[in-house]
Amino acid sequence: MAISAIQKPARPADVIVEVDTKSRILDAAEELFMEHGFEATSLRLITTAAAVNLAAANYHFGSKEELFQAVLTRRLDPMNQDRMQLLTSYEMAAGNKALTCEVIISAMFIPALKLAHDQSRGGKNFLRLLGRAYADPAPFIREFLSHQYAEMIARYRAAFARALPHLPREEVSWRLHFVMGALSYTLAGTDALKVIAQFHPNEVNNDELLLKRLAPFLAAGLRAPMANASDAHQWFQET
Amino acid sequence: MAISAIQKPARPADVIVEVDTKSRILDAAEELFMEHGFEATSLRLITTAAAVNLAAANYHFGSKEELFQAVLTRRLDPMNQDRMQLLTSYEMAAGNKALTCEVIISAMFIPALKLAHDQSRGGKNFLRLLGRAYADPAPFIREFLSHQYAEMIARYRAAFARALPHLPREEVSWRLHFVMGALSYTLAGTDALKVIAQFHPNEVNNDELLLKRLAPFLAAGLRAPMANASDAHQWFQET
DNA sequence: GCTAGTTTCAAACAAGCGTTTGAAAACCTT
DNA sequence: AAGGTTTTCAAACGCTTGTTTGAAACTAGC
Repeated sequence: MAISAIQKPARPADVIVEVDTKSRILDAAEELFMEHGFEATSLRLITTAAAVNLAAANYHFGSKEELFQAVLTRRLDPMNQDRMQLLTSYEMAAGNKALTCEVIISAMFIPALKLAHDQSRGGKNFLRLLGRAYADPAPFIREFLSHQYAEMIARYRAAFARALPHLPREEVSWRLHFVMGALSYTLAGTDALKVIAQFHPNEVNNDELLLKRLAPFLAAGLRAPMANASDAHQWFQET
Repeated sequence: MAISAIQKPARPADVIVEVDTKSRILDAAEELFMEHGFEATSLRLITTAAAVNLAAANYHFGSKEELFQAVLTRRLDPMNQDRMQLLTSYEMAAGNKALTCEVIISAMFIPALKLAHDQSRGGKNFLRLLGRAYADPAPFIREFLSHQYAEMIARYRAAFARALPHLPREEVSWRLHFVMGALSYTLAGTDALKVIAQFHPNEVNNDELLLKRLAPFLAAGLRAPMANASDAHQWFQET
């Protein structure tokens, strides 16, 4: 007990942690951007929720757009670094053999799940915000995300291409696209379509169980045989 | 020639169709909502693009929210009716046998593709708008969509449950959720993540080819075996 | 040709927006 | 304790937002 207390990083008092203004703004912005989206969330709403002065947002972050990017970077950077490290360690362990789709997918999911369960790093709220950001049409968000993800996407595309050597490179790119789509949509947790699944109350926020269902679905999709000409006819020519 | 002209609904002149104010607003709103999202699109932007007076939007539609719903309903209602009719006709043709996943998926896709190719009904623009609307956090959008989709979702869930009798009902609900996610994400065509696939120029806007790739992916995912306890261990317990 | 009803229009409304300002307060170093 | 730097604060700036208004223009029906 005493030892574990010593091991903790030094913190003056264990009663109430008075975080600094910058963090307070980031925390409030994360929650409100998640809830209402970028455009519909005003700086006044954020600074009021954070109990700081309105001008503090511009003072610490410059602009609303830069604040939004700061909110994303704070969580996204470490998570994507985790993903790359995990993928690297899997590849090292496999030697010169190709990884299976399951292992690659787990390298995408495990860091996301770690984040989801780490309340000190935003927890589930941030994953929902991220899912929303994927679909936001604002150019600065799109550019930021594509830049932030470019390196990671390339790594995963290469890994899937090795795992699925029989597929054309282009088909691999498409399937990676579908995987990211299902993932971000699921993480966003769009309550609007809650009608789809009649969730068990205890499961509705259980991301672990959710991804446990999503992973086999995606792995099977990735391994699916390619559609040939006759399949294409089957899909789209009938009325 | 003369006969087919007579068969057409009466239209005074075939030169330029001066659509009425209401349609002009709907068309402009569809395009701009698609491009910038709901919050970031002002009524002034819409009415200027439509070359109508600002007050016309409120006069004809009441409010900005009602205009947005009108934009969605105009396309969504017929498309979802098409989907239901197609599913019904498939079920009648199959008698008391369960439909395959492929056929059910085609009942979802074909009406969407028809819409995508019908420029007079908004074409691809509307599908992108719809994909965006799925991810929009605005409560009135979520409620509108879940209401608009409730009946259709129930039909599809039942069909998939018959096609996949070995799966628990809950698992079917989840997989339908994943299918809708990948579909809406794909239809939304988030250019931000264009890095994922290096598209061939001629294919980038070819929705038919796109869905031809997506359908086998989803069908395989739907048929995937369920993850068991040891799989779960494999996915998430390793570090 | 007049009247009743519908549709357009320019102008204005109050409210909210992101951002800036300059002074006061707090903090830290010497 | 003084001086310089960083942070907070209330107030205001200019601008845009969705919506309303009341008069003008138009479109039928008798």
